[in-house]
Amino acid sequence: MSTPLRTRAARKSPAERSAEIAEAARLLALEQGLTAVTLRAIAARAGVTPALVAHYQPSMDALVADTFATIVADEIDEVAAFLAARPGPRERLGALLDTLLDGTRDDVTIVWVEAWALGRRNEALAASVREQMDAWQAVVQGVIEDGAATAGFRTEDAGAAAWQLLGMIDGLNAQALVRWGDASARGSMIHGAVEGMLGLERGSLATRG
Amino acid sequence: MSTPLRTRAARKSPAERSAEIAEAARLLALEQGLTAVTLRAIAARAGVTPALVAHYQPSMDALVADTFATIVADEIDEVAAFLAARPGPRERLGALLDTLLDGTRDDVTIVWVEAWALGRRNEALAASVREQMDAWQAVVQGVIEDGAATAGFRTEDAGAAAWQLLGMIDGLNAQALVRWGDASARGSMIHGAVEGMLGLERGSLATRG
DNA sequence: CGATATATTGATCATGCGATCAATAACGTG
DNA sequence: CACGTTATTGATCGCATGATCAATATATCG
Repeated sequence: MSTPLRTRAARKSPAERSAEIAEAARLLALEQGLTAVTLRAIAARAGVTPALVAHYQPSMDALVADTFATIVADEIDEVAAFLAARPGPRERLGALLDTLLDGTRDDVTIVWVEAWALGRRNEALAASVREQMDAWQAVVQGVIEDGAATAGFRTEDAGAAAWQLLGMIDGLNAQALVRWGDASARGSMIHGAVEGMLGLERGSLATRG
Repeated sequence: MSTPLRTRAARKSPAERSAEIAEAARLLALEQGLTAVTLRAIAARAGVTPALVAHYQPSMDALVADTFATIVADEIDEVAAFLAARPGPRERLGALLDTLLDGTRDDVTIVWVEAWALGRRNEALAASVREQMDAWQAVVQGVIEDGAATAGFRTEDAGAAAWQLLGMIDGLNAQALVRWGDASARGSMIHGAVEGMLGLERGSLATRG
C-alpha cells in the first residue's frame, strides 16, 4: 500500500519545486481537464501542502493560464515538427488534418474546450487562449502560403483560410468529445472540404494510408 | 430606485411558478452562460428564495440540463422555420450557413461551449447535449438528403456530411467567441468548403448578398 | 558547529455552491 | 368567516474553492 500519511516534503530549490508544481498541474489538466487544476488537487499530486502551491503562484488564475499555455505550446511544437518531416505543402496539409483528427489528442481537446468556457471568467486564461490560437494560426497559415506559392493552393487570404481550417478542426474534435460513438469517422470528409476551400482537385490531399 | 429589500413572493400556482423559474434560468444562461445558472442566482432573478427554486427542481444538474435543452430546441425550431421558407436545398443550405455564422447567436454558442465542458461532470446535461446534437443533425441531414435527391449534392453518406458540417459551424463560432476581433469574417470561406465537401460547383451556394 | 535565511506547514478565513426541513403565511373552500 | 391545504421562507448543514500568515523545520554558510 501507499503511504496515506502526510510526511513533510523535502526542502528543494524554488526552481525545482516550482517546476514540480507546474508539472503536476500539467498532468492534472491532461487527465481531468482544466477544471481539476485546483490548489488542493495540485498540492496532493505534487506531495506538498496547498499553502506551498499558493506560495509559488501569484494566483490560481495565472497557474491555470500557464498550464494551458504549456500544454498547447507543446502540442504545436510537436505537430510542427511532425509536419516539417513532410516533403511538400500538400503532404503537410493532409498530414495536419489527419493527425489533428485521429483522436489521439482528445486530452488536449478537453483542455481547449474548458479554456474557451473558463476564459470568460479568467482574463489571464483568455489572453493565453488568444495567444495560442494565434500561434496555431501562424503554423497553418505558413503551410497554406507555401502551398499557394509552390503547390497550386488557390486562396486570396491565407490567414483567413487558416482560421477557417482551425475552426473546422476544433469543432469536429469538440463534437467527438461528446459523441463518443462513431468518433472514428470525424475526419472522413474534411479532405474534400479543404480541397474545396483551397481550389484543389478532388483527392489531392489524400494520404497514403 | 428599485426595492433591494426582500418582500415575500406572491403565492402562485406550481405551474406558473415553475415556468417563471425556468424562464429565469433561460435568461440567465443566455446572458451569462450555463455556469451562472445557480440556485441563488435564479432565485434572485425570479424574486424568490433559493429554497423555493430547489423545491421545484429535483436537482440543479437537472435544471441546467433542462435549461440547455430548452434554449437549443428553440434555436433549432427557429432555424428550421427559417429554412422552410427557402425554395430549394441549395438555398436552404446556403441560408443555413449564413444564419448560423452571422454572429447573431453568440449567446447560444456560449451555452454550447459551456455545455460541452460542464457535461463532463453533469451526466443529465451530457445526455441533453447528445440529444440536441442529434436533433440538429437530423435537420441538416434532411437538407443534404433533399439536395442529393433533387439538387445534385454528391455524397455517399448524408449523415456523416451533416455531422461534418455542424462540427465546422460549431468550431468557427466557438473560435469567434474568443477572437472577438475580426469575427465578422468567420463564415467567409465556408461556402467553398461545403461546396467541396458535397461536390458542388464553386459559387453555387452563394446567397444574394 | 552555530547562526541565519528561507522552504514548508497548519490553522484559519471568507466565499459560494447544492441541499434539507421545520416553521410560516396565504389562498381557496366549505 | 373559519379552516385546512400548501406555497413560501429562514436557518442551517456539508462541502469545495482561493487565499493569508505566523510558526516551524531544514539547508547552507560563516
